[in-house]
Amino acid sequence: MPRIAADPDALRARAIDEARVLMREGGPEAVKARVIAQALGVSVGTVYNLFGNLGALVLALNAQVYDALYGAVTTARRAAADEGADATGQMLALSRAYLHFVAENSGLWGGVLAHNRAAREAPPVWYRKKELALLGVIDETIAGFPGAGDEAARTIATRALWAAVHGIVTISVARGGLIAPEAEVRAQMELVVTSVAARLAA
Amino acid sequence: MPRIAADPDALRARAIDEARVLMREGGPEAVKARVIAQALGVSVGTVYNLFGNLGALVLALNAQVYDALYGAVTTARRAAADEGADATGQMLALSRAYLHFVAENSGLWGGVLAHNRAAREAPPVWYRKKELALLGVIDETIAGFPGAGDEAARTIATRALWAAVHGIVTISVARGGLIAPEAEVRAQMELVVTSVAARLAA
DNA sequence: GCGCGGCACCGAACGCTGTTCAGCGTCCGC
DNA sequence: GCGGACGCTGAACAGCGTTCGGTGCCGCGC
Repeated sequence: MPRIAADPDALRARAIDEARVLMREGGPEAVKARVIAQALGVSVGTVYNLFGNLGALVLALNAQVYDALYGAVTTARRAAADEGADATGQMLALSRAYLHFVAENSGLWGGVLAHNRAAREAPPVWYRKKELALLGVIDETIAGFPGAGDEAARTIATRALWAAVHGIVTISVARGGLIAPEAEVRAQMELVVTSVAARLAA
Repeated sequence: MPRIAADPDALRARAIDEARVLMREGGPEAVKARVIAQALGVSVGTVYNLFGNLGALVLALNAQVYDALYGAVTTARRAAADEGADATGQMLALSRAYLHFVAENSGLWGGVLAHNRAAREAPPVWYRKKELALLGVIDETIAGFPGAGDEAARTIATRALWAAVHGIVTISVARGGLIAPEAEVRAQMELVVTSVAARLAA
């Protein structure tokens, strides 16, 4: 008896929701076509009618994760700015928001990283834009650093600072959540961010 | 006709060699039991007699990668020290060696990271020791930083610096090798390392 | 009211994976 | 010379992503 779906978009959304639960609880290898189909009350083939292949479903899920992280990071920065924080303070707030997000959603974020790493070909443009949007926030924040004049120097600083914060967060988080005490991780971020900021100001 | 193997250890070594080739060329998911067995001129079951499961084979390979990286990093640091480089210079030499190693062995290093991330349970002690040995080198190097007095502060600096360099390297390298120009990546590392070093000296 | 084209869905089947294990051939100690 | 034990074999199993011919329903034209 076909025609179950009220709306293919609604079904797609439910599929992504289910994938999110599986990703959170069991990591990337727990996201299985048959499990999702059963959760939707639908057959395997339908999942493939909706997404083409499982990778596309995961990509759609990861896009939502990017959006959520982008939102968390931008609101944290804006809040800091509204409280009168300088560029360094905003960068710290942003980093802490990133850490907090990853700690709360370690499974989802791990899924994003694992999928990006395992990708055999370049991701679609709309997906890459979400990555670049994230980097753009860092770029804007660093632009506020005093003495961050040179264009090339700022690009290097942006990437270096993003990569450094990313590395600190990534190492501190495993499948289950935070490994190290959050205070220590914050201290690491603060050391790197303020050190680089001081260097740029000099 | 059994008794083909001259020596089980020799066969194990050949299996790891084959796994290394596969990992280098096709990433983690290319390391398959049947392919390795065929390359050794042996049946699938024999591979399982040798290693128990495929994860153990990958772990043995990854251990060799750790050893190689440890060697590259320590010799780079020693060479810099012999040339009279200070702690910062040694740290930079170490970081560059890390970057160079990962650029030259991006597939192997990606395999290590992917396996560590996907691991369902804690790795064996002998494996973890290799990770800690790597961190130990950083620790020794940072211990030479002027003004790095406080024990707790030095621990934080060590982890922060390692994570930052790790993040910079990881982001700059994909399956195929370096994404960004090596000069730019070096500039990023230099910015972070010297900034943190200056901070510790203050 | 009726028929029919087309679409959404189904689910068995395919090829691939890691892993197991009963069987068997060979080697070594007696 | 003989027998137990060890090591290798490869067919078989469960589970994975993916495919595709079949099936029934929906809505449009008459």
